[in-house]
Amino acid sequence: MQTTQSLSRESGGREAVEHTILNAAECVFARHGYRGASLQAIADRAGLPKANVLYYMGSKQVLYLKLLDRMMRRWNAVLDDITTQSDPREVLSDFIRTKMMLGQRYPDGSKLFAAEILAGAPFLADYLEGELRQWVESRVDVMRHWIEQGKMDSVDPRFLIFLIWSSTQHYVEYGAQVNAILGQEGLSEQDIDDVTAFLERVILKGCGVR
Amino acid sequence: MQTTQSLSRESGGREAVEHTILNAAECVFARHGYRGASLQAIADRAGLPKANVLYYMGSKQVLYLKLLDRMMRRWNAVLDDITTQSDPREVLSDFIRTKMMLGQRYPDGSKLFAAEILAGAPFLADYLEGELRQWVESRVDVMRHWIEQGKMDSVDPRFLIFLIWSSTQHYVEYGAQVNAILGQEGLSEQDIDDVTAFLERVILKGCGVR
DNA sequence: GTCTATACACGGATAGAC
DNA sequence: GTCTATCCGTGTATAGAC
Repeated sequence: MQTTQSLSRESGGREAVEHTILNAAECVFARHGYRGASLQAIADRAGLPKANVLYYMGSKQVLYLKLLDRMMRRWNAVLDDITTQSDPREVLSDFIRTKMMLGQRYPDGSKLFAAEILAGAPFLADYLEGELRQWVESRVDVMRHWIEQGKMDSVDPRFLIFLIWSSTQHYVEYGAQVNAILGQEGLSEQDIDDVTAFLERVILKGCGVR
Repeated sequence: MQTTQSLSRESGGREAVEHTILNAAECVFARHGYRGASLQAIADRAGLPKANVLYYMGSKQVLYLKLLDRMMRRWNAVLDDITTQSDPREVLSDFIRTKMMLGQRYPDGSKLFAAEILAGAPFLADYLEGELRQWVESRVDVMRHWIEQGKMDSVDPRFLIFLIWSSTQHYVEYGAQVNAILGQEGLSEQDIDDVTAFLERVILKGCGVR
């Protein structure tokens, strides 16, 4: 990877700049979607001239795809192994907590993903129909086992997954609405804990998880 | 209102044209948000030259505000009277079903609303902090009564409202993802009924509604 | 590597012919 | 009322000075 040149000096070299640009872009794409975002807005937020953004990223589309990919990798890094042997209560609790944590940790990435889906998922169609669908199917199988074993009520596992996704995502994606209604600017750690506890309690009880 | 001219001929006159434009615009704004939407795309979808859109609507912003207003009015026309006397089970069931129905009936309007919130609600801040917040507070009071009377578990009513909003909205806003995962193109009437039944069951049971 | 200047298409909006 | 032509700003992307 081109060790040729001086990547010393400055505040960390190329990688630091790329990181700055990616974060700025994530924020702008999150609010305005792919078409609504402008390179000028991204450059301004990154504190760079517009041309530098293109120099480092190649094009608007490549930049956008990099961000989608980064978000998918964050996602995959966390949402893993559920096995048939696992305790449903523990697994589902963990699922809810992890999803909530991801939203809090990467609010812009989560919103970016939401905007992409809202637009009809033009860049993510393959991911949704392939990787994600398979992920869901494997979890569905596990939950079906749980149901057969009487460990939870007979509910459609796909709907349960959608319920967990939507109810946790809401506090990121609809943050503006949540803040307006709760009358505050952003949720505290305590608020997040309260919401998480509420969701765990209601969803587990609602599905009759023992 | 200018009864002067011939608004005969053609397919219904001015109102019909306005309706066509509004629906086309709703679709484009829903997918791409305020900035990402172009008048050209709206005009194309409506089957009109770009200038006509502006002739009827005045400006992009006015058009957008008309759409937000139309969606708020649809909303208000339906989500009304819950009283302390009402049966919680019936009221919450009705709430879930109505919200689900609104999403199915006005998918573009619902997505448009979602995109506006995602963008930070620049045009809806007043509505959220005023009208909507008051609406929520009044329902919260009712639910607190129910809790005091032992009609349901002691859960935070605000979180319950968010849960109903998010879980129903998901099937509209994340329609692309839901379709990809369920492996079909759009949900059937039966699917919607199934989802609604699932949500009613899980949420009511989860909150211990008697 | 970084920035200014610029090419060229598309954005919203308006003028004016019909 | 309807459409074409056009204004002018902004959009992405590139050329080329430093």
